[in-house]
Amino acid sequence: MHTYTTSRIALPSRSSQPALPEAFEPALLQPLSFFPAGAEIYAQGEKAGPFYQVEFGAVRIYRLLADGRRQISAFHLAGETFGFEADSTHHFFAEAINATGIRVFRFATGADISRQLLPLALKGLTRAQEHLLVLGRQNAIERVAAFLLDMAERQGGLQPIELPMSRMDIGDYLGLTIETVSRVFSRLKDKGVIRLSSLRSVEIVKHDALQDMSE
Amino acid sequence: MHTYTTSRIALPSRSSQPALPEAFEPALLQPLSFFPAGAEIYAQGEKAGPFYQVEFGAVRIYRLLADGRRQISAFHLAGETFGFEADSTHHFFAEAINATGIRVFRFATGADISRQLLPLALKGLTRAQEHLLVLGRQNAIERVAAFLLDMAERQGGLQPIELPMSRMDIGDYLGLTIETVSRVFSRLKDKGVIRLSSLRSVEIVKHDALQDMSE
DNA sequence: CGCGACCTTGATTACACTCAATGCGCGTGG
DNA sequence: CCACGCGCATTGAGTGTAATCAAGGTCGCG
Repeated sequence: MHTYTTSRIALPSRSSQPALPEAFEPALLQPLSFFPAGAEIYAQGEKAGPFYQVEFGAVRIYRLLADGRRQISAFHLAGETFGFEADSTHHFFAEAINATGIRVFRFATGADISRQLLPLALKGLTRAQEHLLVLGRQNAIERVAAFLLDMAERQGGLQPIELPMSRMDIGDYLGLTIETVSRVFSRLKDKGVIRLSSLRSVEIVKHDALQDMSE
Repeated sequence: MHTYTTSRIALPSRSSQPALPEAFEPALLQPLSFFPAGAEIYAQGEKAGPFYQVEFGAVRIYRLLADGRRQISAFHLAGETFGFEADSTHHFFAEAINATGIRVFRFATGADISRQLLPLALKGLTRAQEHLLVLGRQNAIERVAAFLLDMAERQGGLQPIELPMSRMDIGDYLGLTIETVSRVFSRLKDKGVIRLSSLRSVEIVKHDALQDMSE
């Protein structure tokens, strides 16, 4: 991992998320850290403390079972914030999916940042609970449809949608195998609902059809 | 729904959760509200604002798909708090499972309660993300085992465990059908892992076996 | 005591998983 | 610039777990 000490750089971000605070007060000076593909940002069991904002690239948050089964609970794209925990320990792993730039915010002991963190925590809670519905009650097509629509929305509806993650990541996020994800992509392509300009680049042709499928 | 205006009553709660604040400051006077079994506490789409603490009884938080499929994202037992939202709208339904007493906290506009709410929101976030692993990557036996261990822990390890909810509620929480839940209970009973003193009262005989199954 | 809601059990089906082989795309090195 | 190799993705065949459909059984309450 290589750490820049610049305090501000041009943002390659194409995120259209509602603007997040560019800095948190009272935050200590935040270096920009660079993580190559696959690099660990933090591990389950590690001490938590700072939190993190994606400048460019993408991050996966996940948990493992003893036998290696993996559940990705969230992806974080440019502009999004993660890493806050209920107690002082990380309950999940965080890894860079691709080359990723991350701003790390640390706080003076005693600083009260709850006012800034609460909306982010509540947003994450709502997202997680909505994802429970997908995993608990939707079939493979519905899951993939919901995922594509979510990615589209988080990229501001810009076409095509860029998927920074592999089919395996998508499977581990949706509770499906890589093969099932692939088959659903193929079916959606055959039906003319989506078009794949490349493996990681999806164009939604029939938005309404996808919406219907997602419920 | 019937509302008492007593500001303090004896608590039938048997929860051994870490003590939650008995009152939030600066909260307005909180009446105790009584909800009979099945009563709606709030609905998806309703305006949010106050939040809620279970005094006795149990609550289910859920979401519906258009065709009626239901996912329960959380149960809340005595002592637990729920109802806070990312924006001013409820994204879920909340219903009393049984006869339930709930304290409703409302706040003066402008009051900053983020310091008190943040730990609760973060706890909920961790719980939801852990449940994602169960729904995404565990089979029926593992799901039921994890559920029973969770209920046991939240009741302080007291035996037997009281299940305030129906098999259907359990199924909708675990992403299973009522039949599958029933079959798994039967299998666990036949194996001598649990004992059912009644339908809603479970004794964990082989705690270790259950723990092994839950992962 | 009888009814109705809830639960259990059985038989069959279906959807996604597993195992296996092939295909594609990209980076590297000749 | 092309060929090779490797990682990732697709496609196919067969299997298995949980869903569905259906029939009883049990519990609790009026």
